[in-house]
Amino acid sequence: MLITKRNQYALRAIFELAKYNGEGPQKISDIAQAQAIPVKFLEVILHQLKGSGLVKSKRGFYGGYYLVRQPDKIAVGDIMRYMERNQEQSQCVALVPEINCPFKGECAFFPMWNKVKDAIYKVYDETSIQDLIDTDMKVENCQ
Amino acid sequence: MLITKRNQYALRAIFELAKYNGEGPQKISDIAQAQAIPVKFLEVILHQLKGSGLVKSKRGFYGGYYLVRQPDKIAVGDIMRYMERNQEQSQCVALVPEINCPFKGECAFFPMWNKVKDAIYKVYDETSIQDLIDTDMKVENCQ
DNA sequence: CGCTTTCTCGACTATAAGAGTCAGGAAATT
DNA sequence: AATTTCCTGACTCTTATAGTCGAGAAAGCG
Repeated sequence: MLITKRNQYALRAIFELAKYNGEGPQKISDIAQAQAIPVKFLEVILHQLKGSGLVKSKRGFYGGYYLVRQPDKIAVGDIMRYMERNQEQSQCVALVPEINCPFKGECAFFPMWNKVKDAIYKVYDETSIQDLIDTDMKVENCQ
Repeated sequence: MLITKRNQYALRAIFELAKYNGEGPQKISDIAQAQAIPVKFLEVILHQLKGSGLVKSKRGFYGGYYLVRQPDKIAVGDIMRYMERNQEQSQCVALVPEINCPFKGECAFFPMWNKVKDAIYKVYDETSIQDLIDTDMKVENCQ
């Protein structure tokens, strides 16, 4: 699988927060239900996302999560980069960690893998959360 | 991980075949050694690759595998497409199989995933095995 | 204040895809 | 006939990812 469930859920969670941006904090359980994500798993993910500075949280009765920036100022790339940051400890372009690479990164494929990574992130960086919401509207209207 | 070991090995195997293209069949064991691939695993992979029409094999003493086309007529995309063909049974762009998708593919992210996939395959299709060999030369000369 | 609601957080278990192996068989070549 | 190589299905092993558990702490409510 190209993208982990964890990263997909992170994306969907922020997408959901963006939908109701400005209406106060949203509960984890609501987001989980809306996006079909296991609640306990989402707790972990949203907590992790706080480290990115993209979201903040509030405890208690009217608690929940909310966005720090406006949806049009958040790129999918911001989220993905943050989520993948731990995974890619000097990885060969989202591939083999250099430690495990029998060719120590000095291989003929390296430049291509880099191009692939750049191409992926170009798409991610050109897509804002607001764009996704706009797409969502269109999709729903077509039905 | 973005690309499976299996697919990487497939790519490396064909790369290795291309290096000695025209010099008769190459043994699995030699390819395995050159590219640091477990022999038995490579047997499986090369056999699978025969289905793509990119390689053929010959048994017996001077047996082994060889390329059907010239390295400059083989794109990385040809290999990847063939290798991923089984994996992507109506997948959401290298992602969730639609069967498992809670939104039945009617989601806001779909167009983006498609762009990502296209971007990846654009790079793959623009890279021929011959290109990789040329890169390989350069890398080695720099050392 | 005490109660409920919500996030917090470390430690844990489960699952499934992928990686790799085994053992015997079948075709070429010498 | 003997050797070398690919052929092939069925098997096991491993690891990353997915997901869970349970107790705790802040925030508001009445």
